[in-house]
Amino acid sequence: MNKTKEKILNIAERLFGEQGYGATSLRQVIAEAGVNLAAVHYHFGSKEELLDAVVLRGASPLNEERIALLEHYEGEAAPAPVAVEKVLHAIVAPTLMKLKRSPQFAQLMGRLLGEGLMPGMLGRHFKPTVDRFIGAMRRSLPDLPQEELFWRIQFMFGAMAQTLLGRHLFPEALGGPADTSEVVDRLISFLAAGFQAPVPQFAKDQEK
Amino acid sequence: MNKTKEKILNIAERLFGEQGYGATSLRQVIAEAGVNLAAVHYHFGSKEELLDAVVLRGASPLNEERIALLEHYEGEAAPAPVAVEKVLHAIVAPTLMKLKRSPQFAQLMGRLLGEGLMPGMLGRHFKPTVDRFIGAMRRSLPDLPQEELFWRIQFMFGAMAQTLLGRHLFPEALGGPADTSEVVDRLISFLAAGFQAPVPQFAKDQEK
DNA sequence: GTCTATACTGAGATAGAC
DNA sequence: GTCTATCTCAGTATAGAC
Repeated sequence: MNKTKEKILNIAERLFGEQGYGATSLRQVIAEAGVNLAAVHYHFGSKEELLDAVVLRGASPLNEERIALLEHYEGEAAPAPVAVEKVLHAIVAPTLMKLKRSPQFAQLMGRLLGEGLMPGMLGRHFKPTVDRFIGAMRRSLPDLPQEELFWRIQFMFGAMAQTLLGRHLFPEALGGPADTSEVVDRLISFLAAGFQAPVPQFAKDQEK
Repeated sequence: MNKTKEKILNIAERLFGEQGYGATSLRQVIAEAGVNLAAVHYHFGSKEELLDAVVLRGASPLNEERIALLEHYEGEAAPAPVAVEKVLHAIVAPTLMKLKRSPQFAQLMGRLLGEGLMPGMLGRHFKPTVDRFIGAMRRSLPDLPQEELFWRIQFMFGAMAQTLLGRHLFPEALGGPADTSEVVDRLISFLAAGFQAPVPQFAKDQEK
């Protein structure tokens, strides 16, 4: 790939993740990358499309990993459905492991959910994977009403996003540099119970 | 209160919530409010301090409501600890009810939480309430290790933030204009199970 | 004490020379 | 492909009118 383009992508990924998309200026990016401002617009078109390129580059391997893991679990369990915990592991573990290998990108993903930029991003880069995951979850929890399942998945994304952002809410209480695999276990335990929680009565009624 | 100041606060609350803080310009605010640009800086000092004022105005009654509800449940249960579901209700219900009365402010809070809470916002406007809530939760779940409790609270804030942002992730699947009290029930059922989930083995070991 | 007018710096974007 | 110059609009600061 083009050298200039790649340098821009690398610096942008880091700065967007560290400071947030809105708080990072293109001029900051080009200064650190040592390229010209117009080069950004030549290669990417706009600041938002640059973000899109950053997300695409990071999301592709992540999504492949998630699908591969899910298929592994499906093969293991077939013809029975995969256990809820394993479905959760297939989506949560690769995501949080990114925190280790590329903390900037992981943080960026956490931020995007909050900055309201995710809806479009989700559609462009994560939809097929998310749909695949929803299907697996539906087979694992056949009695859970459709709508309730979607709500719970939204709750899950929220919890994941918050986790990707780090220990920012309670920096003192969650002191140690928490081993990632431990956080994965904590999150999965929490989510698995949530997904298997009793369905509120009205939600059962709504189901036909 | 001053008429100009109030108009700025109202418009800013709406625009920050609808478009996000970063995507909203002060010039847009003053245009809709029909005031001069410098009036913003006279009354608030800066764009960030304006946001702070907006959050303060909305957070105060919200926090009072949460504390009152929690104390009501505590009085009801005393001397026993409050049930987990009720503690959750005391913090979740007033927050989501804001979606009805002031959707813009609720959306704004969702964004801020997801974004990392604009460093300091949590400390300045929500810390006493959150501490109060953590104490109640600790009494309700005396066997849950400290660190695990904090992680779960962080997961909870993530799920809440995502809920405050609305149905943006699955606009088609979560179609209907969902009655707020129903969403509260869904969220509490999910969270209550999560808080009472088994603690991962290593986390038990860490506890002395 | 309140507000208006205006100027300053830095942002993202674009056209056109090389 | 790359860079200079320039445009518009952002947040901010201040002087001075009421």
